[in-house]
Amino acid sequence: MQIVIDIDDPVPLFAQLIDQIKQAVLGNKIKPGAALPSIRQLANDLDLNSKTVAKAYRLLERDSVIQTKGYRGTFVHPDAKANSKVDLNAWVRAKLDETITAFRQSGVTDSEIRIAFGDVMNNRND
Amino acid sequence: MQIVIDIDDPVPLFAQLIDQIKQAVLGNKIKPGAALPSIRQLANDLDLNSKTVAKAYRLLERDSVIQTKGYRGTFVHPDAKANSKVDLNAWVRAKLDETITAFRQSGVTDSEIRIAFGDVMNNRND
DNA sequence: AGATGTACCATTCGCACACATGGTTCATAT
DNA sequence: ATATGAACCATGTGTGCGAATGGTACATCT
Repeated sequence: MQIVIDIDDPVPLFAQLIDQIKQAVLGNKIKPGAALPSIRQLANDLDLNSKTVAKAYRLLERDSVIQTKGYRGTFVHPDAKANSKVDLNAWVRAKLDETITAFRQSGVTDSEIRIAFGDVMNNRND
Repeated sequence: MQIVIDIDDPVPLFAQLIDQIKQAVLGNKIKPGAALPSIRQLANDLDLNSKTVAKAYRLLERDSVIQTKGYRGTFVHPDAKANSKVDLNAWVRAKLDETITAFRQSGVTDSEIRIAFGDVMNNRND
C-alpha cells in the first residue's frame, strides 16, 4: 500500500490518510480482511504523530471501512468497498442545508442561526 | 426606559439590545405606540455604533415588536407585547437540536458538524 | 438646516476551534 | 518483554470569521 502525505496540502493530514485508504480499498489495492499497519507503525513510517493516525483510524472504523480488534491489530472491513463509497459528511451537509434554507426563508438572520447553533452545540438550550 | 449594555457579556451587543427592549415591552415599561429613540440617538446614549443599533431595530421590526416609519421615527408595534413572547429563536434552536442530535447519534463528530455548518452557511457546499 | 431610516464602502479585534504535537498509562494478549 | 488500540493529561500554532466599528451618501419629510 502506497501512502503519500503532503505536509503542504491544505487538506488535514488525518483527512489525507482517510482519503487514501478509502481509495486504496476502492482500487482493490487492499482487500477486505487484510491487516493494516498498526497505529504506531504507520505513524512512524509516515513521520506522523500516533494521535493523528489514531484519529484517522477511529473515523474509518466509524464508517465501517476498517475494524480494530484490540491487541490483535486492525483489519479491512468485509464490506469496506461498499462503505468507502458512502460519504457521511455529504449527508450531513445536505441535511443541514435543508434546515438552514428553511430558517432563512422564514426570515431568520444568519447571526441568529449561528447563535442558536452555538447554543445547541454547547448544550446551552435550556 | 433603562437599557444597560455590558461590553464584557459574551452575548453580542445587538442581541442584548433586542432582549432588553422585548423585556421592557413585556414588563410594560414601554407601551405600544410609544416612540423609541432614534437609531443615532440611542447609539449615542449607549455609546454604541449606529450600525449595531440599526441591526437590533431591523430584527425587532422583523418580529413586529417595533415599527419604523421612515423619517418619522420608530414606534412600538401595536401588538408588541404578544409578538415579544413569540420566540422565533426557540423554534430555530428546537429544530437545530433535533437535527444535531440525529447527527451525533449517527456517530458524526462535533468537529465535522461544525465544519459542515460553516460550509453551508457560507454557501461552500458545492 | 436638521432629522429620520437605510445602504453601501471599508477596517480592526478577538475568540473559538481545528489541527497537530508530546507524554503517560492502561488492559489486553502473544 | 513486546505489541496492540484506547483514554487521559497537556501545549502550541494558525486561521477563519463574526461582531463591531467608522465614514459617506441617499431620499424623505418637517
